[in-house]
Amino acid sequence: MAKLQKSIEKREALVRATIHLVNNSGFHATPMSKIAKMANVSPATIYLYFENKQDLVNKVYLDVKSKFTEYAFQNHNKDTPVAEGFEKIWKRIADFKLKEVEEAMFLAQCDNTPMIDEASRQEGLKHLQPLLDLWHRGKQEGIIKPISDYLLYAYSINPLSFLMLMQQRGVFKIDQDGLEDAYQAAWDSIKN
Amino acid sequence: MAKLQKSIEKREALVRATIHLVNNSGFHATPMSKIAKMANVSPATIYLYFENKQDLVNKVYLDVKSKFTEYAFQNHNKDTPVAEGFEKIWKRIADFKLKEVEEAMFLAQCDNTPMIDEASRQEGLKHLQPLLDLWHRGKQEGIIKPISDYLLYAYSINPLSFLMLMQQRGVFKIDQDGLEDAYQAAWDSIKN
DNA sequence: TAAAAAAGAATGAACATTCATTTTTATCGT
DNA sequence: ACGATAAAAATGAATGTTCATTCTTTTTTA
Repeated sequence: MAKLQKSIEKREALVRATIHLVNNSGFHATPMSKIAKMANVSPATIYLYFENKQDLVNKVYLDVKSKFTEYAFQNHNKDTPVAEGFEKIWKRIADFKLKEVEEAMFLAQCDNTPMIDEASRQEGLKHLQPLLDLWHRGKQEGIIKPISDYLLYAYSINPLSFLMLMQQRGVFKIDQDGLEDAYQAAWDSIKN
Repeated sequence: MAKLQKSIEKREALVRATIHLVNNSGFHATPMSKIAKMANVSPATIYLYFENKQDLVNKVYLDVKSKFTEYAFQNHNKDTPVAEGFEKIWKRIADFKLKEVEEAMFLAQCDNTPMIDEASRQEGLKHLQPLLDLWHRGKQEGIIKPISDYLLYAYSINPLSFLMLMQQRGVFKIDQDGLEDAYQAAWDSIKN
């Protein structure tokens, strides 16, 4: 008898195919057969890795969210000064969205549609804890405005998503200066 | 013989049903039969008002986008000072998103998925012209930062969408103070 | 009374999932 | 080192359902 040893490459191929196809057609307009074809497996094989279509997309969402937050918080140190920590994280997030365009696009779609289970959505939120911690410290130290966490998030991080969406759609191109302006605007909007 | 005189109420019921169901299940997960049922018409009747499902959702999108911008720019005067015009429009947008929660949610979904035809998307963008005009004037007068229109949009208007999304999801509640803070953050991030 | 509007049932295609087989893999005795 | 073999992994085809759209008939309107 053999041990449970399903190919990790196949799973990754399935995840990549799902992201790509869902980005281009949406969840329900993407047949399992197409995902299978793009990942070079049989449709039936998907069901060895995931329970069903909903489970597939939930898992892909959590995978991508993890990858995103790991990237965003890489080298983040709980003890760095607030302003410095914020700048670092903000710029890591920008990097991620510029480099991993497909993943970022996928997250945006998941966060704005009823595509993902509520439970997985909640689970995904937890990954942002380090950023919340930073904000709380910033507020305690009086460095940033004493406002709701969601306001902080909305004004400092969320606009990035819109910028990247526009960039992806080819509406305009962001350069280093644009990025720096955007960072300044982010900081201006939340600093005390 | 009768003149082309299809019931305007039926069309409106269809539009409302589409918004509601798409918000709750997504475009492709919403059958025409369900839209028909909620609007109290036969499925076949939908095809008297719209060419097909895609045409239905495109038209609903443009209807809602128009309603949104009409509301946002109501009483807007080309000659009011930039700062005042911006504040008025910003607050009208906030009002709309608070009052017309379903419509706002629907627009967010349309803007973040491949649900809408590219042509309709472009068409929808045109409605924002008055806001662009205001910004151009603001830049000429040196009142607001000389940065990309999309950056302006991202930092001053777009975060609202996120706030409202959070509010819709019951994650937190926005009050008058929160709204005022949000407006200040918006203005801080773009003013010169 | 004739055209427009609406209806409900019928049609056919698309799709998620399952089923019956085949192929691959890892371990075993020799 | 080598088949042998049994479990795991993978497959392609089959199944049954769901749904957009069309067709034929009925109802409403002018």
